[in-house]
Amino acid sequence: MTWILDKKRPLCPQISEQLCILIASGQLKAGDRLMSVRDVAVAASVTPNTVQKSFEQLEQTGVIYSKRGSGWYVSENSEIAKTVLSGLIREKTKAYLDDMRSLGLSIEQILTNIKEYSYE
Amino acid sequence: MTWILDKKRPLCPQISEQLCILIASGQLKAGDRLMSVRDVAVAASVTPNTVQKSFEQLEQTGVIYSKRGSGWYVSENSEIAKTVLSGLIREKTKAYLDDMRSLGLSIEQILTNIKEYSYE
Amino acid sequence: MTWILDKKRPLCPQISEQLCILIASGQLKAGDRLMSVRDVAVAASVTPNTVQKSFEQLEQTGVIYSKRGSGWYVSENSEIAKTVLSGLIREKTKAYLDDMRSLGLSIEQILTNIKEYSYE
Amino acid sequence: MTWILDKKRPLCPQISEQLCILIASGQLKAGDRLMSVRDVAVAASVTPNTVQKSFEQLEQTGVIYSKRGSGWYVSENSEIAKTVLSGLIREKTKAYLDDMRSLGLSIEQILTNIKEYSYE
DNA sequence: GTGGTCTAGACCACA
DNA sequence: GTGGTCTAGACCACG
Repeated sequence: MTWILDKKRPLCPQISEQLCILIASGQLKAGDRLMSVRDVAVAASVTPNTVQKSFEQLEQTGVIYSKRGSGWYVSENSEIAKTVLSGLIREKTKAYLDDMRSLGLSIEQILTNIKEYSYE
Repeated sequence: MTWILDKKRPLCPQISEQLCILIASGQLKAGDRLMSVRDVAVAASVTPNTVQKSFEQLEQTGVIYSKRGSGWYVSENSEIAKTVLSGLIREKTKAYLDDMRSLGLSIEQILTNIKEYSYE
Repeated sequence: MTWILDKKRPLCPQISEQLCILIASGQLKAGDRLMSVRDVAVAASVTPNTVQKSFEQLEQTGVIYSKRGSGWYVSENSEIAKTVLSGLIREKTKAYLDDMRSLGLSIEQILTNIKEYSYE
Repeated sequence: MTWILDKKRPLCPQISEQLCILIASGQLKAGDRLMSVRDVAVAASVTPNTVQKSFEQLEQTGVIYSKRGSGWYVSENSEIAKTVLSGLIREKTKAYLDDMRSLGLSIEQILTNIKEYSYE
């Protein structure tokens, strides 16, 4: 597993998101055991502390759960991950739209920009 | 001047951006005097300190400059504001695109989301 | 009289200094009447308020004095202007030296810089 | 680290300059972690706010950068600090020369003053 | 623990 | 009146 993190943004949510993607895309299935906190920390070049918090946040949304002394496992209802992901996307997109509109752009201009910058 | 600020985001850059828009759109022209730091602070319900920081940031990009004891003025080259604005838009759009892509979305999916959420 | 003021620095002390120079260099002699506050203000593109303050500050150091309803005159002891000027120079030079030293420069490096930059 | 600040001048740029010197002189190397904002604040007897501003100004020139929740680090290209420093020196020296010239001094007189006052 | 942002209020020199 | 600088203290998310 390659962990490509953008160092300019908070690491903790990025790890949560990447795990969500793994589950939503089926690379990790219901009941599967996740990598250990320490392994992820090493692979992603982060402190275990940060990974631990990511896992705990995913537990709160019901995406994964922990077995004492055994590790972390994907929730039986793996649809939750997809829901969380699409909620994230929706939230971020609306924030972006609000931002662009407050900068005076119309929806047409926004779409034009997206198309233009997506080629760079 | 109406100051609509999103309290969920840092206020300082929002003020800078709104001023940039005023200048780029020609509502404030080269050499024009800006509202005083204190007046903007009252109008935007922010502390003068925050406005001061906004103005200083705009000064660094060359959009405005200050005259001691007199006020802040729009830079002679008012084109700078436009450049700064489009730079901002570009930067934010690219960050958004990177974000969406790392969440596993294709450019088509991104465009679909934008269109969908822009109606809400 | 040409008034070349550096707009980046406080205007009031600059006017005081220029007047001091006029007196110290003999272009204005003991007992001579100075230009009116208003004339200086127009010539130097400053508000009369600023010129007024410059004159008052020069009065405090004894360089000039005012006759009610008549104007401002060079003090009988025109040596005072020279003293004030050299005091200023000394003060500014010591401030500059302190500044350069706190930036880690030796006196030799300072002299080298002065010579180098004086040709630009 | 000893923080000797001249209370007569703005503290914020003084802190920036001292840090620049530490980096330019190699006492802090590329990638090194700086002291925390709070620690510098205590050591220099200033508020954390002032130090934060100093660090942010150095960040804008590319001398240092911040890692959220972790600290501030010397930029990989530690040559920038030297460039910034010499730029500062040059700028201040030219301002001083302009000032002295507008006070009517020749370059020879300026050099004489420097030599004389550097012994006091 | 760290940086990041903001509030509240003060003081100064300048115009 | 204006900008410029600083203090003091608060809250937040991140590591």
